[in-house]
Amino acid sequence: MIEKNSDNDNPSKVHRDFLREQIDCDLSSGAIETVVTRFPPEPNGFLHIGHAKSIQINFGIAQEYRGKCNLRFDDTNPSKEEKQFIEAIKRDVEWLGFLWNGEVKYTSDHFEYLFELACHLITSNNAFVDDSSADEIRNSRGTLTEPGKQSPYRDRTVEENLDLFKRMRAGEFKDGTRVLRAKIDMTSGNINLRDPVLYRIMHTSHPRTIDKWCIYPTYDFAHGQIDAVEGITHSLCTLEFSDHRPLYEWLVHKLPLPSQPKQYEFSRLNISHTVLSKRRLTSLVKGKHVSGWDDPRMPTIAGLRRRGVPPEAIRNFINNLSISKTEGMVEHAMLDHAIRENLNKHALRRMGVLRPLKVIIENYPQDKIEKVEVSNHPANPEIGSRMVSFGREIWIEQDDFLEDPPRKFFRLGLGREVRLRGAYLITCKEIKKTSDGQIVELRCSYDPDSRGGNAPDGRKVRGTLHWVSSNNSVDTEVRLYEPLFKTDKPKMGEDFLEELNPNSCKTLKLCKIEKAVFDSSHNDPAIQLERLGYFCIDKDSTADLPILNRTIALRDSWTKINK
RNA sequence: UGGGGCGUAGCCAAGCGGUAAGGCAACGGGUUUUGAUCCCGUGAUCCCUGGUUCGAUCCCAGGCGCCCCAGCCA
Repeated sequence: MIEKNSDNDNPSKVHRDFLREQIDCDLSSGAIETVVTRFPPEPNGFLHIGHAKSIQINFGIAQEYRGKCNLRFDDTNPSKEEKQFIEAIKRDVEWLGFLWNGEVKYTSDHFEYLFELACHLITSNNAFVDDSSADEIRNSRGTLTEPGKQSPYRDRTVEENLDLFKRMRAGEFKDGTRVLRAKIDMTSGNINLRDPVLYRIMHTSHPRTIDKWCIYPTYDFAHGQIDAVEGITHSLCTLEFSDHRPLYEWLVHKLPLPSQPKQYEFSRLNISHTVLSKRRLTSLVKGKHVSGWDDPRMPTIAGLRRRGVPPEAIRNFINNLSISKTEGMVEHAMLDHAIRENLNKHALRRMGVLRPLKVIIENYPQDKIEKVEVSNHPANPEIGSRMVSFGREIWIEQDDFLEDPPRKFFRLGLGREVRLRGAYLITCKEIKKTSDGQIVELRCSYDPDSRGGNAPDGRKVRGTLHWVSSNNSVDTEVRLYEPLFKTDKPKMGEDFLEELNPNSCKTLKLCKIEKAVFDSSHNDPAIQLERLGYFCIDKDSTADLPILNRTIALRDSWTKINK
């Protein structure tokens, strides 16, 4: 069962889903000795959190059962694939914390073998070369309710098929003029069995084999065979491949393969307020609706990483879901929870003011600067503390002051007293405004006997504010994020762009951030700015202009009460 | 009107014939020098209708609803 505090990847905490039940069964029956899985991305885009589910399942299961998991690039379609994606995918899998078995594998490593298998299929009279055009093939495939018609080229002799197929390889024919097709059943209710295409001609350079080939196998002809070559025992994929399983099995049975892998399907991950399809993510990047694949608003692994989401939080999020065949949509609040749960444990506490309001402590000596001790993590004293400099001029958050506040407002108001975290109790005496009524400065007094924030007479001070002294602040740009989409389920089709959230990224300039945030001495990059949320330093930062990303805000029941 | 898959609380789900786990969200309350964290509490005649059974979320039959498939994409 999933236990409450699923902070690690302890197998005993992973639920026994139907995949693990199947594996338990195969292991105890002796059908297999060790589990071998694979994660088979096509290098045509960046990995997203939906892939993280597949990665977690494949690598996670292998780990648990002391088996193996291969990383295999399913690179059978050079028209869409690029080297940059191969590198990005490797980096993301590693960053998520997984180690693949041996070298990285590529379907293209076996193009010669696949070619031989195709010849074998032709020789056993199970495949034929079809001269029909793509349109003709489509038109004779039939529909969901009507059977298809056999190709006029279906009854060629084995010799003719073999000759033609070799000439396809030799580059004698133009793209689209011929394909190799399996000979199965044009009347099948399963359209994948209506003489599916196995090889197509593509005079396109491949990221790895370059110009060696001008014919490429389809997914269907490659996947199961390579599973067999790699000794995959459980080929785990998403539900939309269920209809391909009969074809997968047909090929595995017809061909002389070193093993007999089996395919099992689970439902893919959907998360509210975002999109998890490579097609739509690519469209966001190409249409410049985001700054790139690693834009912090993107649900890509690279985007989450840049936003400051730790890999462990992603793993915990996935582990808290369980594997099933039900297609649903997980609320993004679940991911948020996993992120906060993890960051709350690890992030160092610091202070920073996003929308600064100047406060002058009138009874504090003009040139005095003192250091007050503030905990780095109140719930975790072993993480230590730091000395924070305090002075006569400090910044507080504009939201933390109301000229005439309601009773339940536990913050600063004219004549009210609050605590500055770790420093002193202060009382607001006077408000300075511009001629048009804008509050620009507060004049306050402090209680010299309240050092550390403790009332000398034990009086109750409900509010505690974060603050930064002007001599200890770094002007910083801070980027705040919201979900990429306004609606929980962006509509299908290209008009999903209409539902982009115009406020998904808000940039604040000249925020006043405690210097210690930019100390490079701490290993853990995650920072909690107290009362504001979790932050990390963005890669766009320069020495002159530091930039923080807000990974996620703290839960906030106050603004909720106000609504 | 073909084939495949799925229907348990707002969301994700356990359950494998013996009388509905857990997590998220929401809502109460307590603690608190982060309105955070933490703690405690609150929710379901299991898509429908029949049937089998002492007993059905679980088995059977028939409905209904949702998703996927007609790429020389994966």
